[in-house]
Amino acid sequence: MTDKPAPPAPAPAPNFLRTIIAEDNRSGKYGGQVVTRFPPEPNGYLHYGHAKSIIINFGLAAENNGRCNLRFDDTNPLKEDVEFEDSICGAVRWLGYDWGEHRYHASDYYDDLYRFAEWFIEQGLAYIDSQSAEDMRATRGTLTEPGKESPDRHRPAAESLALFRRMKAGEFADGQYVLRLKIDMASPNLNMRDPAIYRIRHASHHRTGDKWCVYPLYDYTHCISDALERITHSICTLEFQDHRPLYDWVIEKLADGGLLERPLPRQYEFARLNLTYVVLSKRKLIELVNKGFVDGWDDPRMPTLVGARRRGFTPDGFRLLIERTGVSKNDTWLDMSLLENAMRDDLNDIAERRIAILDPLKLIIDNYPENQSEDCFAPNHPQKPELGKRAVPFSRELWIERDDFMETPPKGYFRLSPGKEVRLRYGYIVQCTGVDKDAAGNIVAVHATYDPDTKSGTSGAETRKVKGNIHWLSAAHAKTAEIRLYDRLFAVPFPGARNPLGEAAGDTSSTAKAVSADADGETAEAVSEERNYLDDLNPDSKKVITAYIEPALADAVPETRFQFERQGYFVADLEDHTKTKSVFNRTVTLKDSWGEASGKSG
RNA sequence: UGGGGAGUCGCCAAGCUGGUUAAGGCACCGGAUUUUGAUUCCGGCAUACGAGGGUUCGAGUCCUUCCUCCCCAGCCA
Repeated sequence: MTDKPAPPAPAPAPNFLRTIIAEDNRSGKYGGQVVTRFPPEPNGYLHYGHAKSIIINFGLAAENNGRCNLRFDDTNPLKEDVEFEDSICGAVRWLGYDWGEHRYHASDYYDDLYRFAEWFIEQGLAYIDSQSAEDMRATRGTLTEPGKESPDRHRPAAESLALFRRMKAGEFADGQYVLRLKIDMASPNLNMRDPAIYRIRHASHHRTGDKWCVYPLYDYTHCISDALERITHSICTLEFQDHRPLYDWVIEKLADGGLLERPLPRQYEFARLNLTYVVLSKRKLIELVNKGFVDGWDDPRMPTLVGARRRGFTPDGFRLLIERTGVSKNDTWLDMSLLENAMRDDLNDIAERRIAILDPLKLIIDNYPENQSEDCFAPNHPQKPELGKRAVPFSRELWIERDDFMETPPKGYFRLSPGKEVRLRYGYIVQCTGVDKDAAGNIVAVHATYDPDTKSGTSGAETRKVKGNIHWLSAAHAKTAEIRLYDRLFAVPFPGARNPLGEAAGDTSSTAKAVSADADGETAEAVSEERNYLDDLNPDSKKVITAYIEPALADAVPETRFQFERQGYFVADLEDHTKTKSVFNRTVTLKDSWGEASGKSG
């Protein structure tokens, strides 16, 4: 059974991106090359949603023997900083990906970008506009009405060129002029109504310093950066679908002009990750941190990658989640349980088992000699005997889990109760003989007798079967640890939504999805939430307790993950777990069909 | 009321150019194993593909009308 053949790696599930790439490989469109890129703006911490993008981009490259570039989209000096670059690199590496030499910045291309901009002007395809931002907004038209041409639209190329050079030279103030592409003010696609591609910003950039005071905008920069890096498949999220015509317009013109090489990159869009019970918008995450609702960006409850790491989530768990849920253009919400299950499945495989008593109750083995102890041997992983066993000391006074004893058990309860037998895992079968109570009637200790012939690993162990199996720790040997029990950050699936529970609202059509809110944080005022998402915070998302742990656990290296038997998966805290103080974070509980059936929760 | 996308089981999601019984995962329900009420293993789980018309011997796949949801009016990305 341990030598069962490794199952053949399942063929990756098809999705539209894999289909496109397979087709391009077949046709030889890119000479069999697959080059993708992950292009974050270095202006914040990466979150679960970015993990999806990273996994898709690096994953697609890897499975096609291609490469994935890491490119920082740093075209807005007002918002970006190096500290975020370090954090982003760390997160990508944590997920297990390596960009090799291919770490780039949009700012690497500022010279090319500028040169190309002059070319556009010379071709009569771009002009310097003196309209104010307000004027531009007013003349852009609306969703249903075409825009009006700027009075500067027909400014002679030579004049625009001179102005552009003076802009670059720093002769004008912010906002005084802007460089616009000359496309079509009547286009039904707003992005094509003479988009601005360069603005004046007298600000120093975290990489180029004060070399520039004109900075290119996203739509102009991104496609050219992709083309310069010879990206083949430029994968982004759905909201950029409307930008694709502009993306193509810019690089097609440049390629026609001989400034860019074909084949050109193509942009494809997939649905971003939406998860229930969390929020992923930058604005909200910032608010959670700044107002102290969480303990920082790496709080294990935060849906950031640094938070996930501290929580004990695994890179393979994220990959499993993405592989299971697929990549499509459907704008959907994944239930948080899918993430939790993916993590459980990975953790079940990799985490060694240990014992901890989270809510202790004294169990006294009256017929076991005082001052005596012996070792019991517990396997480190039930499905992996090769991982060996470890010794767990047994003695007269033990800690057991409070909910493993009930004085008057409900039907179906097969743990300890008066008169009943139970196996102390890896130790003896014991029979409960009574309880001690304090003046208020609270149970303070349970008494039992053990059957010396039933020790695990001896010939007597199998003489009789008991249904109940509980874990325990020798009170004299156990160590203490701070354990942080984390749960979902929000109490409802759709925080802040008019119907946060997401239930159909009675009458026919209302599927009552959440207000999907601002994807990237800056458009808060456009979204009218009918409730404040903060009102949906889960008050029990973090509980700190002191618990007993088996001696071996005190030596755990920070960030080592364990399954605490019958409890869940825990990780030695990256920051606070030290040689002198044990701190564990609960990553996720085990599935608990009894707890569910008995209406309790863990 | 413009443009761009999307609607297949509770949650995801395959389904290419139309062809017998609509993949798979998660969840759920049975049952078996089990010193974790965990894991694992077996079995069950859409006469149905947003709705209505139509084409066809045959449609989730084609045509058509309609409905619903998402995105777009930054000198953000």
